[in-house]
Amino acid sequence: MHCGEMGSRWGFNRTVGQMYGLLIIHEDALTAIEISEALNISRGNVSMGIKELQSWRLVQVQHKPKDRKEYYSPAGSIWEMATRVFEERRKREVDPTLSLLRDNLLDEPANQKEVYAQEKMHEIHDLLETGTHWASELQSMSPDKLKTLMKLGSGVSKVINFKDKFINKN
Amino acid sequence: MHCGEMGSRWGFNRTVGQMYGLLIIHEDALTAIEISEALNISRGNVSMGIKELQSWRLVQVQHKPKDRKEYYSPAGSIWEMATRVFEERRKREVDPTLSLLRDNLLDEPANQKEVYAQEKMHEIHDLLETGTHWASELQSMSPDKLKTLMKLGSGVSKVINFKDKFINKN
DNA sequence: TTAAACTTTCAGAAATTACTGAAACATCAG
DNA sequence: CTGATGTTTCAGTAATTTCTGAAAGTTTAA
Repeated sequence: MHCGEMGSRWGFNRTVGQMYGLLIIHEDALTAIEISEALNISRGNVSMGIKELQSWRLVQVQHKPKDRKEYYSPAGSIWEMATRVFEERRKREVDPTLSLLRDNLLDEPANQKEVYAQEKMHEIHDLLETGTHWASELQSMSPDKLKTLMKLGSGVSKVINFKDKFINKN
Repeated sequence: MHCGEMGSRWGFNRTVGQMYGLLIIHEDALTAIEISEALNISRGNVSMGIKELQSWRLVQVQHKPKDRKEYYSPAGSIWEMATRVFEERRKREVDPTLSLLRDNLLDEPANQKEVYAQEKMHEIHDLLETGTHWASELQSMSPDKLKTLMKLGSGVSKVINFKDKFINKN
């Protein structure tokens, strides 16, 4: 139920949220009918929801021998779930804006107001660019390394200072 | 217009997105009427939108001498805008889930299924916890340091290795 | 090739969310 | 106080999003 309430904040809708929550919590894979009965939603809605979750690369389909039904379960670990949601949201929330800003910055400003507007857009562009670039670099690190880094927290700045000092000495 | 289309993905609605975009792009502060005319929306809607933006701590109100009108402009730099949106979204998208998970993990599992469910919830809880903790530590760093860190990108892992080696030697 | 067992699609209904405009409320100069 | 000039609120309406269920589509065993 909570996954449903939060669903839209997380980028999908109520039933899709509930469906994913159910799949996560459930050890065995579930059929479409089981999902529709567990959540009291129509069979068609389940089909659409699965499609949506697949577009997020969050569910996988299994087949059992001697059984024509499709069995659904979450794709990947909790960690992978997080990186996928992160990545998909970047694609939907950041990338379009980034490309619009890029286009816009190619135009010549026609007057003083446009000069100011472009300055601001430039700032936003650079920020988003740096952010997404960083995010993708972090994702290319192994989860283990990332965990170390996170545990380090703001202590990271000490390590960086330290490195700088060391390099300067040589 | 783009800010409007993206509005809902960014956590607010179309007109609120447009209003904020307009304020960012515009050098001088704007009155409610100017906003409503520029975007072709009702005066009442502007009032509600401003309220919403204030709840995100994204706009500020100014007054001019000899003038009873309120003048609106973005609160803080682009950088601050980003951290505020980030923070507010965490409050709305992560915190409620975190607290629900915490409550839930206090309950004794009644059967095997609940044991499994709790395990998963535990994983999610820890991940969100680590993530939000890290985010808040990063936010406590100065923007400059953060920029250095971001520029470093995945090179960060080298620095961490370096630290480990150094510590082990002693 | 058929029919049983399942999945997908999609038009329309239901639910939710956003917007308008008029009335209520606030502030202040005279 | 009063009225001019603003802002806020909110009931009703409009727009959008989500959901249903029946029909169409798919797959496979016999």
